[in-house]
Amino acid sequence: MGKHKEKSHKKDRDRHGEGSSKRKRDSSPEDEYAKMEKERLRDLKERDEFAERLKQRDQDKTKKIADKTNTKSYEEAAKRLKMEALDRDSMLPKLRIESRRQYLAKRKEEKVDELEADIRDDEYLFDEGSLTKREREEREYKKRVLHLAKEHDKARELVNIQRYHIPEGKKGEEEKYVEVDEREKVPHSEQRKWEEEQMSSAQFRFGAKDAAKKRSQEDYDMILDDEIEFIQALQKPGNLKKDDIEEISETMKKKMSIEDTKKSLPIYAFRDDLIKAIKEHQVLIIEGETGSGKTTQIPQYLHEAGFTEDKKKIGCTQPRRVAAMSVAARVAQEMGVKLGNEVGYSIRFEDCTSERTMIKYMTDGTLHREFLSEPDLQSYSVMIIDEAHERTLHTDILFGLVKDIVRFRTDLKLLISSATLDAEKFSGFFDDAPIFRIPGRRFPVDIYYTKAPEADYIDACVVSVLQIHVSQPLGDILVFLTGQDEIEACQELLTERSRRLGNKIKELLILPVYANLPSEMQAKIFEPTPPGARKVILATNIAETSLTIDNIIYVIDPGFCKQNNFNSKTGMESLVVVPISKASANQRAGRAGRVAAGKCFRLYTAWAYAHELEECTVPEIQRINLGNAVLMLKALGIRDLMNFDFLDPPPHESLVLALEQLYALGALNHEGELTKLGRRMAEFPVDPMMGKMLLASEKYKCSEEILTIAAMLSVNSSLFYRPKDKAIHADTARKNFNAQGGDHLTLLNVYNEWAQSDYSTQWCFENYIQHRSMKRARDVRDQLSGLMQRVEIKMESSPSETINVRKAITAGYFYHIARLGKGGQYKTAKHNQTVTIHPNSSLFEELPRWVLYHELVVTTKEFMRQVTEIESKWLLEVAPHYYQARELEDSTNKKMPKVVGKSKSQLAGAAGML
DNA sequence: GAGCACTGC
Repeated sequence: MGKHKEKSHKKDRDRHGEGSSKRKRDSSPEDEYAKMEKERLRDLKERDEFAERLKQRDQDKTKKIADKTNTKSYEEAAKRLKMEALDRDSMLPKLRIESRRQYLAKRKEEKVDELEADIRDDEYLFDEGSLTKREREEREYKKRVLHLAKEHDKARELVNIQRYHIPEGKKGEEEKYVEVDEREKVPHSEQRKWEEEQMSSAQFRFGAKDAAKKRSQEDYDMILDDEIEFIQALQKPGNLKKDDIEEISETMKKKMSIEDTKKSLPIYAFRDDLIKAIKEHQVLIIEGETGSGKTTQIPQYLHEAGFTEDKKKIGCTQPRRVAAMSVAARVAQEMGVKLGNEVGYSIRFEDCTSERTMIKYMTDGTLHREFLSEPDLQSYSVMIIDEAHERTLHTDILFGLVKDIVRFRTDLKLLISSATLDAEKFSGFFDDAPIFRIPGRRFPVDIYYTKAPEADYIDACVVSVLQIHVSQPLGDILVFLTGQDEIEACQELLTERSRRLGNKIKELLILPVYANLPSEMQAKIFEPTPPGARKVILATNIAETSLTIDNIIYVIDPGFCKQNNFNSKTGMESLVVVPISKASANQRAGRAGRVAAGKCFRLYTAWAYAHELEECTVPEIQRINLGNAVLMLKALGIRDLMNFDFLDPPPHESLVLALEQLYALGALNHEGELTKLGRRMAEFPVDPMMGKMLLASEKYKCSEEILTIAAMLSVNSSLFYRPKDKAIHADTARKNFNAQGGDHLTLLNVYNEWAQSDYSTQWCFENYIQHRSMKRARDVRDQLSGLMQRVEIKMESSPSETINVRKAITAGYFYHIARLGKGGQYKTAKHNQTVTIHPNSSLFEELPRWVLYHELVVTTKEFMRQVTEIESKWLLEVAPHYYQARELEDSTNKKMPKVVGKSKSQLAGAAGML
């Protein structure tokens, strides 16, 4: 077998060698160059012809009929709107309870005063001796009641620390209270001093130790044993006061008309000024806090001010799909039009717009993609980039693109809407564009820090939850953790400890939520809390921006999150737990002030907040693989990427890596121009390697199979469901899908079997597969299938053929190759890095000599995920410019090359052969 | 023998 392999390698090598020597004999360097140049020009011509065909086809298709809103997507959106209305209705009772509570507290205060006065008067007026027995008893009773009431208050005072408001400074300077001398930053003694200073102004022992002990000492001993000391350091001021709660619930009771609601929004007062500012300036930064109504109102104001005349649209981008849909639905309702007609939205898999659409909401990624067919945004009169402070990859790239466009499209208005922190920065980027400030609407949140750092924050979370539960008024708790493990661990601990306390404490509902949790379990967090009980929601970052949960009064923030980082030197991704940024911490705190005044408990010290947390999270563009983004920019005709106007430029290595990879894949020619292949690849919303794989499937006549594999690889790895109690069953179910050849073919198996079951939910359930992921794979597959036709590729299938399928995969992923070395370890072909097959792979125990992997992820080790066995000779077939025969010799061969992989110069030289 | 935060096209 080994011999045979060696022989075939030799043949390959010879053939290859022969080919190149023949070329050398036949042509002089000049001829070679001329040929290359001719080839390049021919390719460019073909590319432009292809682009022209695309444009033509797009124009023919644009005729959309307004009727198409009678589709599933419209119903979906309508349903969502209805749900939103229900939410609002369900909020009413809560608001009522809150105002009732406040009313009662006030009433109690009055009654106590009354009682006190009563007794005083009574004692003053009547001497003890002159009273009857009944009168004496009554006076005693009154005194006892008063004493109890006062004791009760005293106990509460220890809990409700004296709040103080930070003096109203300039906006955006809430945090400036930290006035530590620069010189004092370093030593720990100064830190302690500072902490103490902060403490002297406001301190309390969380859990009201004394009071609680008086109430029922033995009950809480268990909890108080390890109580955490918190210090209140500041209040994140809201602009709603307590009385406003009553006001809102009153007005809401009246069932505000749409017009009234619009007028009640903070932005309403700024309407005319805003329109004026937009007319005067081409670019405007809108600094709007949450709840100002900017997202729904500004497009309507602009529409009313005539910005939709001349058949031009107003566009507004959102970072999330749900936001784009629900905001569009809301605006359609406010304007009294049918969603999809005058007001519409466009997101991946769903285009709910027509040619009548004047206000169009979309995700930032959709606009990014729209640039390919309309690079000058000709059909828009205004473009609003909302939530710009979130700094998604797409908004960051859009900044550079729109900044360029406004230079020559002087009629285009540009609005960048952002939270407070970044407004100045955006203004600076857009040539000192003016900033327009709109206040928001939110409740104050008291912020507490721990006195000392907490070593075990999971345990600290559990203790804090119990402390809040026994000592604080009702209201749900939201805990931010980093991932599924932590959530499960915390859930276990909390359940156990609250069970031990039994009925000494009120009911505590513990609910986890993270993205990979099945949707029906996620839905539980939205169910109303039973009376007298308290909900604790253990969430990942999903609750920071994506989900809003009502009735949260308390937030516990350990100060960490998981972040994906891409190392552009090694091409490896790693998911690591990192401290959050200040911006993130404040976003989390804000989650406590949505329905009433709230409290946020930070499990780190105030000093750590002030000195150890970064201001803002590193923008996505500096942390991820830019392959697809660079390809898009190239397709948009941006030649000089190194000098592209980024708000925050990505690391130089990231760009270089992306360009090199595109070049090796054949998407760019040696001049750095986009090739026809590259132009076709850019049409796919996938990583360039996957794009290349899809296009290569044409040659290997297996586009159907490759399409499925691409779709399955696109769903994140939450495909297999593995509940702890049924882990063995889940593992066997999984192994049943294993295919000869590796994980890519296993994924193909899974999809095909699911398709055969007629896309059954039951089938997924029986096989421990997440139905949601499969549905997504189907959506992706449908979309990619449409794009295959768009780039003129025939759909073909070769069901019994796995070699061709694997060759097509290799044609895209020849960058991702590893070989088994002598020591039984895999080394990557490119960087000679030691890597390991992931234990979940079907090849985990097989260890083939040559493998291709879909991705490399660092966790406890450098793991290859989604691995497929290949033959090294395929590499010469699919990427002869990238691999040389001698590199691919068997590692058992004595003539094993010392250097594996290539230097840049070799690569550039190899390009000549293209 | 590990264990995947969150979006988006």
